[in-house]
Amino acid sequence: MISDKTVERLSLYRWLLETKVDKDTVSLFSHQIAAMACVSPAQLRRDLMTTGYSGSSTRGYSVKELAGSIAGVLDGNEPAKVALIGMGNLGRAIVSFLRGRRSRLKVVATFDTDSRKTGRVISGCRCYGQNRIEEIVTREQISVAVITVPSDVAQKVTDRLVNAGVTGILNYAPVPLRVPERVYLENRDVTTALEKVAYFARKSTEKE
Amino acid sequence: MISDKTVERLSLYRWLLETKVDKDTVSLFSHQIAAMACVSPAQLRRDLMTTGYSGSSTRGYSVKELAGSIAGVLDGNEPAKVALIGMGNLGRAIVSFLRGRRSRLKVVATFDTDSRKTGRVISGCRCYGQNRIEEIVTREQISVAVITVPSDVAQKVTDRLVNAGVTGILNYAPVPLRVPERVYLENRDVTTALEKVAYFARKSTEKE
DNA sequence: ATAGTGCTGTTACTTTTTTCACAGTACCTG
DNA sequence: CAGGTACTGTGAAAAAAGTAACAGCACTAT
Ligand SMILES: NC(=O)c1ccc[n+]([C@@H]2O[C@H](COP(=O)([O-])OP(=O)(O)OC[C@H]3O[C@@H](n4cnc5c(N)ncnc54)[C@H](O)[C@@H]3O)[C@@H](O)[C@H]2O)c1
Ligand SMILES: NC(=O)c1ccc[n+]([C@@H]2O[C@H](COP(=O)([O-])OP(=O)(O)OC[C@H]3O[C@@H](n4cnc5c(N)ncnc54)[C@H](O)[C@@H]3O)[C@@H](O)[C@H]2O)c1
Repeated sequence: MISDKTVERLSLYRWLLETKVDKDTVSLFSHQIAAMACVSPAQLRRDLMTTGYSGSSTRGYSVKELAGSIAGVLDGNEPAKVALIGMGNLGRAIVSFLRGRRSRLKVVATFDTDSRKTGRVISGCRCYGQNRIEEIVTREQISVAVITVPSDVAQKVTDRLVNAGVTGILNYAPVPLRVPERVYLENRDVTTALEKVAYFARKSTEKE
Repeated sequence: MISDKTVERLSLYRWLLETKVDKDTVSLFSHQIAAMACVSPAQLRRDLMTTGYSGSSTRGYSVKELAGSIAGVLDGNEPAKVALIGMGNLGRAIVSFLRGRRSRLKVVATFDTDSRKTGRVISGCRCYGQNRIEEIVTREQISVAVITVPSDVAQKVTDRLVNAGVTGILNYAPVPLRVPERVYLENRDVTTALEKVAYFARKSTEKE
């Protein structure tokens, strides 16, 4: 099983290869990719071991083949289907952002309680009533959910999603959610992140 | 020096103590706080060691004193000043969210290029022209910046912020930014996070 | 009082993650 | 074709993060 951190970096490498490399660059050395990703060359090579792909000592890694190899690890056979719950400020921003990038992740449904939002297509994606979560998640076989509802309903929404078969959750509500063992949960609380940054920012200025 | 992860958890503990505990609960045991935070009691106690605060073996930790003790570690003497650059969908969502919570972090200025946004007060915070970044960051002694500009200008904006004295950056643009050693950088790329969640979601369903 | 209880603080250990360092390899050069 | 070069892949070492275990304490109950 590939680790957390490695998966994250693989995703970054692929993105760099696909978007930040000249069309006419056919291959790169570990230190070049590592520099773009701000990691050490050793780290990069170690990460790539998990994909099974081998570069050549004289040419480095074929950009195209490497990207394909990473895709082989990260992606399933068909794009993962994603639902987003809570089309507020944040929810809309995320959906419209994800629409912009073509991606192996498809946001196929969004949900809200607000009747001004439901039944319409917002930011390019159909918004359903919150009561239809189970129905649509099950029907569409949605495996990943993004939670951008107010924090007091986040746990309830989560429980329903998990029940309906979701196995991965990206949570933006600032509460630690409780999920069963088998469900992968990633929290993205802004406040925590900012407090962390502020702490180290302060330490950095204090040092001088 | 306290680690990355520990700081993050301390921030979470404090938040739990301040918002998720009954007014009449005066003290809690490590396992109670740990359960709320979804960490092991040992982890919690270990984290608290860094604050120097000691609980009692029979009463546990005083909610109030512990929160104060964490604050002593995380916060400086006065609230850190924060700037946000790029008042687009995401930027506005974040600013209005931060306004909502009273906090030791004060968003004191936002910046944009769009003349429909500059010069006005948006989501409760003054929005300045992007050309005044250096002036205002220096004058207000802003130490933390949140970057929500399009990714092609993110590096340029970052360089200017760093130059003006910012020492902590929370980056939402999906590019790995380059900053000097002394500046703390935290990236919050949605795509990477989602791909990671999707990967583990798939692994979790495949296992069965 | 005294034995018993159930917690904390901390040390020692385990696991995970990162870095180091170098043998092995493919090419280039003269 | 021998020697040199600059890379890769990977085992081994180091560092970081997390877990377990337990001595010692503060209290309670008898
Ligand atoms: N704005 C941010 O940048 C930001 C940052 C971090 C975290 N958050 C968190 O993300 C969440 C959303 O933030 P926001 O600024 O978009 O708030 P918002 O109020 O604009 O959006 C919340 C949306 O969720 C919908 N909703 C409410 N209950 C629902 C339910 N049971 N099912 C489905 N939808 C429901 C509401 O109708 C609304 O559209 C909040 O928990 C907030 O704390 C926001
Ligand atoms: N929308 C999301 O949820 C989301 C998620 C992840 C990452 N991002 C990234 O965050 C950034 C912003 O996303 P968004 O959806 O808010 O886009 P947006 O286009 O709505 O907002 C960008 C804002 O930045 C301003 N801007 C442009 N150049 C600037 C400059 N040099 N200085 C100051 N301001 C400038 C623009 O005027 C605009 O208001 C993008 O990089 C996007 O990729 C967005």
